[in-house]
Amino acid sequence: MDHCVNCKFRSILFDKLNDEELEIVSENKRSFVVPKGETICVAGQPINEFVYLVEGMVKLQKINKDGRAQIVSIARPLDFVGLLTVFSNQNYQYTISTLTDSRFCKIDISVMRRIAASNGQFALDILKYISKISDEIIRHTYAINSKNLRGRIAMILLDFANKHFDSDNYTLPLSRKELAELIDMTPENVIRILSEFRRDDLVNVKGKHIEIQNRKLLEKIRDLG
Amino acid sequence: MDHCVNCKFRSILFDKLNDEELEIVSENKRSFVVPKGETICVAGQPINEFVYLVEGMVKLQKINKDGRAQIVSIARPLDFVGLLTVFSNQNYQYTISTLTDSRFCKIDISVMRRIAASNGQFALDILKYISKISDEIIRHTYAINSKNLRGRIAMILLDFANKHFDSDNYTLPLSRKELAELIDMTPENVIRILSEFRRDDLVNVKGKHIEIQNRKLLEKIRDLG
DNA sequence: CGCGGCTTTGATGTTCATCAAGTAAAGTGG
DNA sequence: CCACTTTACTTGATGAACATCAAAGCCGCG
Repeated sequence: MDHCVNCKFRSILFDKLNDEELEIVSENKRSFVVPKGETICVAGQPINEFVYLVEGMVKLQKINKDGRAQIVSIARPLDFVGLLTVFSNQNYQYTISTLTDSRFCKIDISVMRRIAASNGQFALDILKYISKISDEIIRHTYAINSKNLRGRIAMILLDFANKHFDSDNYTLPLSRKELAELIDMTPENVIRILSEFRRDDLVNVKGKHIEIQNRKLLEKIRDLG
Repeated sequence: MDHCVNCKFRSILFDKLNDEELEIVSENKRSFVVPKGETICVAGQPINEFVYLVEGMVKLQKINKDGRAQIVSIARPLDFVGLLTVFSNQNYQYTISTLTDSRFCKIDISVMRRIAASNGQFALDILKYISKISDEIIRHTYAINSKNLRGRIAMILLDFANKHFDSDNYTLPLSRKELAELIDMTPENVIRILSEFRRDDLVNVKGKHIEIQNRKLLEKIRDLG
């Protein structure tokens, strides 16, 4: 049942593996569950395993010298959490923590390397994903930085609706402070602008519950901000 | 003479190729020279070739909707210019232009793919570089954004000295406007702060010529800014 | 010579961070 | 279940950092 052959993610990354290789992965992988709010790995720690998210939601963050956290990315299943740094660095670049109860699989990194070295198609698939994830992080970072505060809030609210929840009605898995860390502003201003959006009937905000009321205008604010 | 076997870059990326594969690369590659100020490729264009810089210096930039340019990275030889997007996207993500007279080699992208697919070690080497370049771009972007304007200027002056010219005495290949695009500020403020640094005998600035006079203090401004 | 682009400096205005203080919510121990 | 503490959230007032605007000097080029 939890054999990799039946895994719904097989087609995403492990499609090019033959039966024998898949068997090696299956024998070496371990599945584990982590409750909300826990830290999976810490920036600077050595990487021994290739970890990826099967269910749930996590944040990748880095801590500044002055102690302030910055969230680099929110990852969902298929986003292959550790992927980005796994092949260039010996150590994790980012600290990864769960935002919701989550399930992971991990495989010894040397197993992955060995298979990739002997199976170029598999390596190319990994390559494709690394490039894609990197591109997206870079694009996201530049998008955030080129917008004013209102535009950032509008963007992130729409992003959650579009990419994560597929609905204009959802519950944020982030605190106001974490929202601020994700879009590079202060918690005070996150709150201020959310209140403003509520006053203007753009978004119905009740604590962490979000309901987008005027999508058109919100998109305009995102695009013009 | 211009056979890839003798290329000084062979050991960087093409080290894992066997003689036959190297011969294929050598037969398919073309070397070409581009003068300063020319554009190599434009964001959005389809990628047909794997291009890398042999000599010179280039900038990777993207253009905002509102027409403002942002420089994502300055690349030197060994930085494998197009690498980042080549394997995830059909189209270039960034516009690449020469900052100095430059020499490139290009190879049909399908040749690269074919060799990578059959040579996992080679694919892993590419993987390693993509990860490294991505990490550096992300790190650089976050470093810039977490600093005040003085800190950004100090950082970029030191970066050029350390990474690009290996000397505290060099000539910038960028205009004030391009400097501004690289570290996300206005040309006016770039100039203002450079003038300030000159007044304080931190840096001797004469047009594009830079001479770092007080490295210790400059590093302090970078690290505390 | 004169035009246009790059550079420089000063004056002004806006955006946003910081500070402060108060309210709600959530966890803790009796 | 209730006092208590702590943490998250919210709003307003202030100030600093930075962008924008304006104008002048410089330089290369036709």
